[in-house]
Amino acid sequence: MAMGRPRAFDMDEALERALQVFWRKGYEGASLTDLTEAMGINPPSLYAAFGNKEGLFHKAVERYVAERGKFWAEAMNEPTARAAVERLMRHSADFLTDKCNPGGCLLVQGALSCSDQATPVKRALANRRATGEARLRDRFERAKSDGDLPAEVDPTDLARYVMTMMEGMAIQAASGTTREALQRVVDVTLRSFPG
Amino acid sequence: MAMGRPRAFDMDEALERALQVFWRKGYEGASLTDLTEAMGINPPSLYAAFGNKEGLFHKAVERYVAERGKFWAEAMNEPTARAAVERLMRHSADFLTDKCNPGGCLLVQGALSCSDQATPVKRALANRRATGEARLRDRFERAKSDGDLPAEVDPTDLARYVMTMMEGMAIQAASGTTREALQRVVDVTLRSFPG
DNA sequence: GGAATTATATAGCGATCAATAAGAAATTAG
DNA sequence: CTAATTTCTTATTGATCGCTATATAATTCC
Repeated sequence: MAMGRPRAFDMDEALERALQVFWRKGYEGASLTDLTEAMGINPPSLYAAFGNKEGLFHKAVERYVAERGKFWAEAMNEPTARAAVERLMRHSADFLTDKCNPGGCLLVQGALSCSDQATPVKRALANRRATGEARLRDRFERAKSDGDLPAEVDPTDLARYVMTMMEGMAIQAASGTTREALQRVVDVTLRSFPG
Repeated sequence: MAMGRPRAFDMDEALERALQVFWRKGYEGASLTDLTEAMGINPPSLYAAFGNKEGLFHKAVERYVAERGKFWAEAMNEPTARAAVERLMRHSADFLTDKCNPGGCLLVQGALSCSDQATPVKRALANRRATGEARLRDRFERAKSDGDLPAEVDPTDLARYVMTMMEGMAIQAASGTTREALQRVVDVTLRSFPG
């Protein structure tokens, strides 16, 4: 069978550039013109490769979680709950303020509030955040049976507390708070963390 | 001089309704159609009364801070830093999840990420949040001279920590976290707060 | 080479965006 | 009453939104 004209752009690189636009402007704040210009392609190529704007966004989020979220797994593998939280928050403080990236977190600022038609996107991001919270809760449950968290600790509440802190750090980073200042916020948090 | 035709709508009530639309959908997510329908007026009336969409938004934010932010002053007047933070966070947890309101905080989700042309709005909200952080810092400085905070505490860092927590709570509330769950996050925070 | 297939570039679609022009309606001043 | 002033309703404006129809270019199969 005939194979047709070969694609003239690198899909991975185009997706990475779209990801950065969404990261900076959010789902609705990023226009197709913004996206196609950053990706170096024309609209028909975008639609042929990624479906539509929402499909492109979901693929960008998937890439974001897969590539930028690796440190979550590393953190959860630390031997104790405290070490896991410390590694998670230290890396987050660096990551959220990394000058190579737009400030903040795509999962937080990608579609926090939006028009009615974008509510599915908003919900998808909220689900991604909830997944992170669930991973923390699971890790804390394991820590309790390991004995490195006191028996009176509620893993659900502690996970929500840590997640709330990290989401707040994303807001701070998006507002221009520096890496050093964010690390001092982590200091304050860890000073009181059990273990 | 001639007084002209009297205005047929209540400006305060119209502004309140616009505020609620912005709160739910954000600055860019709220269309003029959304706004005029909620306010019960036609576009020319909106523009005559409030200038333009951005002017309306700023007036809505001003109203939001003045009316919904009263509890900040009450909290800062508590006798100790710890009591101030407890009152601030307890009220915030209730406020952010109040079923009479859209979930979350207008100052956080009003324009967290946006198109280039809305960046002035984004910056204005970041400045409002920074003002809250500064009030906390000032209160903690006073607490240090009052002796109800240890001398080794850095008021700037502690204020940033509390503000980060509150911003995270706004994200949680916007994602559907309940009042009770948010109060348990406050429990965890207060368990470690000095005083 | 010729047919089939796929990606490209150009141009433009209908819908919606924020904002307004035009004129009728409602008030006060004299 | 008339004149002046202001707000109202109606109907658009030009720009931009996400998206696509069309035709051309580039490749493979036969």
